[in-house]
Amino acid sequence: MNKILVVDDEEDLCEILKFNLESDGYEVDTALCAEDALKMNLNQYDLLMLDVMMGEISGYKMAQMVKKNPELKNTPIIFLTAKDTENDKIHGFNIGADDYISKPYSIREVLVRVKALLRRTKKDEGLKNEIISYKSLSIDMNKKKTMIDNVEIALTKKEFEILKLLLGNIGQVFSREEILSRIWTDEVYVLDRTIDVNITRLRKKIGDYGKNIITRLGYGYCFENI
Amino acid sequence: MNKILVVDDEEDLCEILKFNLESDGYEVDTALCAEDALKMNLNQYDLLMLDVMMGEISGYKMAQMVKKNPELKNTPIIFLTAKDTENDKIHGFNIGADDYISKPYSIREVLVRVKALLRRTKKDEGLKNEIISYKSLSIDMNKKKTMIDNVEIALTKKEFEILKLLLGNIGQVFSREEILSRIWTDEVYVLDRTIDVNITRLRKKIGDYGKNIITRLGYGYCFENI
DNA sequence: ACACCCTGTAACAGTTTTGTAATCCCTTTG
DNA sequence: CAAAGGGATTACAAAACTGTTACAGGGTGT
Repeated sequence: MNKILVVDDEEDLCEILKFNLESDGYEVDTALCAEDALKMNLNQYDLLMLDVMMGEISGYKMAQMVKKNPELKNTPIIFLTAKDTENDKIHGFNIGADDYISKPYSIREVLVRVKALLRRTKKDEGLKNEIISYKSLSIDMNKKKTMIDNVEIALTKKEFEILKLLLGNIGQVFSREEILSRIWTDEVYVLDRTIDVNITRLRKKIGDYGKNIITRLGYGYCFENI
Repeated sequence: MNKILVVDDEEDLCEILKFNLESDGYEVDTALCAEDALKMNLNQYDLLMLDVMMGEISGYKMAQMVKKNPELKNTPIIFLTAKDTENDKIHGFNIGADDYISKPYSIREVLVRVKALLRRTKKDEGLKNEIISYKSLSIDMNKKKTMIDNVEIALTKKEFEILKLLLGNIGQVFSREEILSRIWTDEVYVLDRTIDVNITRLRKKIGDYGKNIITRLGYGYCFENI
């Protein structure tokens, strides 16, 4: 099931899009301004549809912010806009828009474009040829492998995802709640304590680097450069 | 270097596109009608740009013919057209267009779209017209044959496609979902577990090399150098 | 119509991963 | 210093995933 976030300050429009996209089988959330949207866990979405003209933060601005986050930079974006000049289109593409739909648009066209875009970006998942590393510890997103001194360390999926999150944001503290919302799917409810257990397991497996995963009492965990 | 084929009956337009695309670093061939284009070796191109309105065979018609050829069905297509109604856009997308540019268009917009599209579809590069091999196992894309120690192994189509995907990206992990979206057509809905069964069959047929197809629990499958 | 191949589905068994609960340990705070 | 609030560990059980086999439907060629 693909999840889509629609951000538009016209509530009616949000509802129309939500209704139509949902009847086409997508799961849709909406936000009325970029500020609200940025507070959400954007990581859960497979596609963002942003209105260009809205509130304090424009769709372009929001897209720029989103693209800076390594966790999100591959999330496709479709801009919705009344502006239809060439310059705007160029601008949208340059900051990473994957498509561009001008109002007034037909719902059918939107549905077709959304479908086409999701089909394309699904395939691209394997293109994120990224390797994050810290000293002799490195993780390869493509191969889903973890290496220490060029020796593979077998991590389970949850362990890998946690390490990826922490290592991709060195120094940043993640609360248990945040880790849960990023790595566990929405439908699953698990205890906070589950994180502890997974952290324990992860620390044990990565040997000395386990010491880099710091517990911030009362806050959560982070990977620190020590 | 990306190769592009432009098919348009307006010679001037062909030349303008060719000139601009070439100065942007692409290699460009042109054809003035679909009939000519279809006689060429289309396999060499990374992108087809088709005018909708031309000669006997329209761009749509040509696209349909191209998409039927399994060797070419992943080649992205951009339609060029003066028609700008909603129905046309829908039509284009349904038969596999990856983008759609209406005349009169600006060159800049074309360049941006071409770039964006090629970036998205680049993954398949290097897989065309080739023989991929790993030790004494090799597959020939043209002949659709699989050889082990110079002896042919009979694989079914699905088995062959899966092996081609995995072998062409050694080390990379492919989720079931990704394998489905790459090898099965969009309209067909099959279970994830179908992949498992096909993997089992494939492993059995390729003997010892079956051990190279590794299951990454929770992620999918990959072909590893062991 | 028959036989054969390809392919998807269902069912069951075997593994691995993951969550929970219980217990122990450490740190902070009054 | 002692109590209280987290956090770390461990073992166990539940859940999730995968491998394999058998079977059925669709298609093709004879």
